[in-house]
Amino acid sequence: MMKGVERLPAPQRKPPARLSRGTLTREVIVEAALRVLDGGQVNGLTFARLGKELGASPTAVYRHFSSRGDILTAVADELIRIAIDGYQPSDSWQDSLRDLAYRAWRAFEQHSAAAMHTFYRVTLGPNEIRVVDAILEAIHQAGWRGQEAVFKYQMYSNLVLALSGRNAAMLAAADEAGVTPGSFWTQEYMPTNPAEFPYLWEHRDDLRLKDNFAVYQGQVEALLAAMRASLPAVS
Amino acid sequence: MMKGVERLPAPQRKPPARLSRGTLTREVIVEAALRVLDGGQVNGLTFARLGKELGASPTAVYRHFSSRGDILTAVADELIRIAIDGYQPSDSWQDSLRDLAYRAWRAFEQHSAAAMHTFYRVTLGPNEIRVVDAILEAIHQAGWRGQEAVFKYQMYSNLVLALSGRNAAMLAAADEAGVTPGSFWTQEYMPTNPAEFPYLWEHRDDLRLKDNFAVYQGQVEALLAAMRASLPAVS
DNA sequence: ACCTGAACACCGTTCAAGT
DNA sequence: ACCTGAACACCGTTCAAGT
Repeated sequence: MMKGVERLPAPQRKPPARLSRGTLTREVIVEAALRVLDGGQVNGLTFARLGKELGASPTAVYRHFSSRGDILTAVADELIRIAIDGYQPSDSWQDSLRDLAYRAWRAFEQHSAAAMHTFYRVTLGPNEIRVVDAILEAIHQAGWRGQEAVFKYQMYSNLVLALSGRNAAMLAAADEAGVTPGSFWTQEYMPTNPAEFPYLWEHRDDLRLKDNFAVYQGQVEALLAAMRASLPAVS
Repeated sequence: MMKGVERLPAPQRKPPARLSRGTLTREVIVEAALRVLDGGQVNGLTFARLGKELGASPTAVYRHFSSRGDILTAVADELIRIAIDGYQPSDSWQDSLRDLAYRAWRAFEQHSAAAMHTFYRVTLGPNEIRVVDAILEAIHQAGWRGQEAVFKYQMYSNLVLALSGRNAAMLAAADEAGVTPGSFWTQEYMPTNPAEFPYLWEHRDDLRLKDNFAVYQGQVEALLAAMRASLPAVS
């Protein structure tokens, strides 16, 4: 305690280094929040962790966001940016919609905790505006106009966000529990009388096999087929 | 302070009334948890509130559930029970799947906060078993068998849970913010240069009109149409 | 065997004080 | 104008103590 050794090389111990003026911005905070959410804990986005990630006092963030929910809404828009970064519309409206659908799936899967907390939010942010315009462009290209176009837009975007979002939520939750996502549907599921649930019993083995992306592809194709079937007559 | 009036009618002030032995069960706790979640706060399910709702010490619940997440998984199964209560399979497999799809939508909408926290959970509970068997029954009735039947099952149940769940999450979040769910998509959304986002600009008025259930119906019908189109040949 | 109460580490948010 | 630190009410979970 009194050896004084600590004083020898005068180790330039900086005081906690108060952050200089402009270092904290909404962009910097959102990126840090995304890193924290990617850190593995489903509910890992706390002000304490965010402050540490930024090298700032936890409460400094309140100068730029009004609440935790406000941060998450900005993260939602950032996630859209990641998803559509580099997107180019195709000559085929269907390929455009496929591309956007798979981009959402992949971005949500890569940032599953962030997606879980944001996929039901309307961000009103610049990237949401961009992707809404891009989807409407494809739908316009297919031939729909007015309310009919908006209805198709809603069916499509709603489907993509809901399916990609739930997949992300399941991944994030399984991650937290340290469980392989497909490891439900094992025997535990089947301790019952075979005669009581005959259909479950019949498919007890196949229920384990899951390729969630293949299922998603099937769902997207089902919607596209229905859209093709109700295409407006070419004028 | 010293008036002593309080003592006059000897008001039978019971001591906090320690709960008698068997009053707390998993069923009683799950029902109380659902009431708390229906109470209006999106993240309202706390042990403190749950204890108050039960008239018990908050920590008593730990004798019956291992964690907050464990309670929510049980709530998920209860929500399935509410959804399928009274379900009878139809002669038409498509009507059976429509019925189950709308039941999920309504149950999730009526218990939106509960649905928001549970719709991505695998419960392995008795009611999940029941509904999986019911869906497989309809798919069996349509003619699918084996892995193909399971793939259709996954497309269907996944779609229903994701769409009903995201709708519930949006309702619960809007509820919390005191916002009418459709009140996004107003002018705030459009402060931009019309030329930059032409399709968004063209549909700026229609984007406000939303009938989420009509959209859901369209999505369910799209999947059913795709299923009809890939029906196995009758042997 | 089941319920209670105190305790612990943590969390979102507010606000007066620093620079 | 922006960041910090102390403070407040709350939260999930543990565990020794009651009955």
